[in-house]
Formats: sequence, structure tokens, C-alpha cells
Amino acid sequence: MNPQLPAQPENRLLAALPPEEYERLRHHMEPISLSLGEVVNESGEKMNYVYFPVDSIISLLYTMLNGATAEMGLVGREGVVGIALFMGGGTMPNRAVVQSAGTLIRIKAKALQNEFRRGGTFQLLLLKYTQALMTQIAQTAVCNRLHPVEQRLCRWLLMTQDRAQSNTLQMTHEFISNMLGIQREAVSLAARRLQGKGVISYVRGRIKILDRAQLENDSCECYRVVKDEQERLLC
Amino acid sequence: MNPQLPAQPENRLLAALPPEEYERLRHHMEPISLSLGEVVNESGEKMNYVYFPVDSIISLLYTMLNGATAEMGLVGREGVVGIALFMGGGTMPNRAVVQSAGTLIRIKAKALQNEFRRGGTFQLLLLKYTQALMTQIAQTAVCNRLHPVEQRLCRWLLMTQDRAQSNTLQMTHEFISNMLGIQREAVSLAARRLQGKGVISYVRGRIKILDRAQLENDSCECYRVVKDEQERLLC
DNA sequence: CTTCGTATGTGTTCTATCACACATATAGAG
DNA sequence: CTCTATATGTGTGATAGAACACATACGAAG
Repeated sequence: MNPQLPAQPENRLLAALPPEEYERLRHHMEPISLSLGEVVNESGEKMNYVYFPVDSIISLLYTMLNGATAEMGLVGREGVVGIALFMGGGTMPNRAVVQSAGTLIRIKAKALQNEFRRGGTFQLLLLKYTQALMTQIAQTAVCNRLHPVEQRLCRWLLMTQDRAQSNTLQMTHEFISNMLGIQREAVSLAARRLQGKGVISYVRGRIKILDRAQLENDSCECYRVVKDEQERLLC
Repeated sequence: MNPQLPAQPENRLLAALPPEEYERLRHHMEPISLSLGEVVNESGEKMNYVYFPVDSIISLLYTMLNGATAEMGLVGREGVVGIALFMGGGTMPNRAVVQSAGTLIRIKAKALQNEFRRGGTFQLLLLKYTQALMTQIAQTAVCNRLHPVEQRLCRWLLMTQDRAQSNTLQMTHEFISNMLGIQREAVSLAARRLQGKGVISYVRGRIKILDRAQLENDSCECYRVVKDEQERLLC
């Protein structure tokens, strides 16, 4: 169906498949590219595809009735968007938005489910990833409750950089504030403190990570917990 | 292995199994009873059993390095504790504690995994429940960020009452504060306001829900979202 | 009925964050 | 080079909660 799949920066879940399973799925893989802000899936809406990010980042967001938003999870090439399609629910009550433009590989729900039901490596990988995502979401819950803005910002920058291929992130303070569920001014303040320490630098929607080690120091423990758990589960 | 299982208030997941699958698992079910505060599973520790609460409530807690705690999920007879055993990770980085004493049915990891791999109703139910739990955790994340203490307390009381069989809950403000990840005094204040409105009443570790409808009104939207999603998935 | 451990009440101070209201600076279009 | 939309800086209250320090009150055991 699609002759040329991206060569190197493939999605990790797909890359980990044994040849046989990969071959079967290969014919259903369809690369697409999405730009910043595009909605991959609307809250509560039935999905027709499952999406495997290649060099894009997808944010799982929840919007409250009053319009306030907060992120619950972040998905890059280590994962997949559309868990509900194999978990059996079909839909989820949150939105999936492109946070960093790039390509994804999508697979039709039916094809995915067929392969999932075979109970092979594919199923195992998807379930393990789902568990890793749960840990990420759970940690976000606790972190939101117990840690101050600056630490949360550090954590978020680290998570984002892990999923970006670069150390320059294209995003405004305003955007970040919607992800962290805080005021834009609070982001600006925290970012400025980090810039003062030489950890990051930024100008108009372009953030550069200068000192990753220090960023990890300034972050709360949550970053490490999630990262370690992810590596344990997916390597 | 165990001749007499509790008659009526069974665990919902087990109750929903078709006779054949139930029969196979039946021989591996072992009812146990646990008292308040017992640790069903320690963070990061390999589990030997999976636990299906019958008339007990289990709290999924995360403890920070500095000792602060916050709850990420609540499991009653609608669910199961030990998701990592079928999701493939084996362990999870959080603790499971008895929040309300009572009985559970436990099943050895091996037996559970064997039945899970058959890919029948059991697998389907467990995965759907896992999705419902994810929604609960995700909503907790967002709620922790965006809603004030009093609304969160209402939500938590509602969730707890749904899982308790009674409208009297045995728990101190201190205990609740550890679940919500806030100060005990903050719980006392919010509780007193609710008592003033005649929504609840309490004395020394015994909370009575007087006006459930009003409690739902005073709660944030999060309670409904999670509840609706759970009903959609598990009915 | 007393005692004592524990649960809850109450106040004060301190801090982070929100909520507004603007000022300023930058990149890109023309 | 100028203009303009947009991103960021800055200040000033208001408020929710945290932290701490006790006072009180309940209720089970004796």
C-alpha cells in the first residue's frame, strides 16, 4: 500500500516487531504528516486509525467545561495514539493534539485489531506501552498536586525534548501554559529563572535547551520515575 | 480450591464472566480479608497475585521521596488490583493500600495469565477495565491541577461511596488529606463547610453522606466524567 | 466517671499562584 | 524600513493553601 516508509527515525514500537508481524502490518501502514495544533482525535470521538508518531509529538489533553486545559500525557516515537482501539473502549474522553509537527504512521482500526488479537509480540508491546503510559499519567496526577511550577516546567521540557529529535523546541509560553494547566505569566517567570541560570534560552516561541543535566537537577523526581519505568518496559 | 465463595456482593469483573471461563478460574480463586491500612502491593515489588475486591476498597497511592503522598486511583468491586500482571510489566511504581477493610478474591499470577492469554471475555473485560482506570487516573491528574479542595473532596467522597456499600465512611480527615495530597486542616475546613450545608456529617473518623445529590452538585465535573466512562465501558 | 490518645477546631503568618492590566520587544510581511 | 500581530516582561492586588502552633472535644478503656 505504501512503498516507501521513512528509513531511520521509525516508531519504536513498530521497529521492535519481529519480521513476520511487521510484514503483515506493513501493508496497512500509511505515513501521514500533521502540522502543529492539528487534532488527531477529538474527545469521545470514535477513531478510525491508530497513530504511531515517527518524528512528531502528540499531546493528550483534557479540556474542562470552562475551557481550561491540561495535559495528561505526551506521546512520541516510543508510543502510539489510539489505545482505546485495542483496549476495547473505542473512544477516550480526551483530545489528542499535535504538539510538534511531523510524520506519523497510521493503521486502520480493523487491521490493528486483527493483529492485536493474534496475541503475539505486537499485543505484548502495545500492552506494555499502555502500562508505561499509565505510569506517565499517574505521575502527572501526583506531580500536579505536589510540585511547584518551575519543577513541573523542567519535567515537561525534558519529556518534550526526549520526544523531539532536537534541542530546540518550537513553542510559546502561552502554549506551554495550556499544557501545564497554569497561567502564561507563570510559565514566563519560571522560564526566565531557568534562562537566568543558563539552563535554557528562548526567544519568541523558540526554546533552546542549553544544559540538560542541570534541567534534570531542577526537575522534580517525576521525570526520572517515568523515564526509568518506560525504559524498563520498552527495552 | 475454595468451596464457598461469597454469594451476593461479588466482584463485578468476575461476575461478568461467561460460565465456562468462570469455572476455569474458580478453582484458582481464593478469598482473603484485609484490614485498613494493609499494603496489598508495595511500589515496584513483583506481585504474586491479582486481587479482585469484593466489599473492600483499595487505594492506589504514590509516595514521593519526601514522604508526601497522593492517590492516583481507587479500586472497588468494579475492578482489579494488579494490572501489571497482565499488561506485561510485572510491577508498577506505586503502592496499593486497603482504604476500607473487607474481602478480596485473589488469583495467582500464573493462573490469571493463562486465562488472559486465551483472549476470551476475561481478556476483554480486564482490558476495558484498565482503560476505565486510565480515565480515572487521567481525570485525577487534571482535577488536581484545576479544581479547588472542596470540589475535589466531594469528588473523592462520591467515588469512595460508590465503592463502599454504605453511606457511612470510616476515615479521618488526616487519612483523606493523604489521599488528596493536601493538608489535614484543609480537609477539616472543607468538610466543615459541607457539614454546614447539611451535605455530610461527621464525628471522629466517621463520615456520613446525608445529601448525595447535593454532593454531586458541589463536586467538580470530574466525578461524572469518570463515572460515565466506567459505566460505558463495563456495562 | 475519669483518663488519655486521637480527631478536629482555630488562628496567624507566609508563599505560590491567579487575575488583570498594561508595557515592551521581536519577527515577519509589506 | 516600517508596520503589525504576537510573544514576552512587569507590576499590583486578591486568594488559596501550606506551615506551624496550639486549643478543644470526643470516645473507648479502665
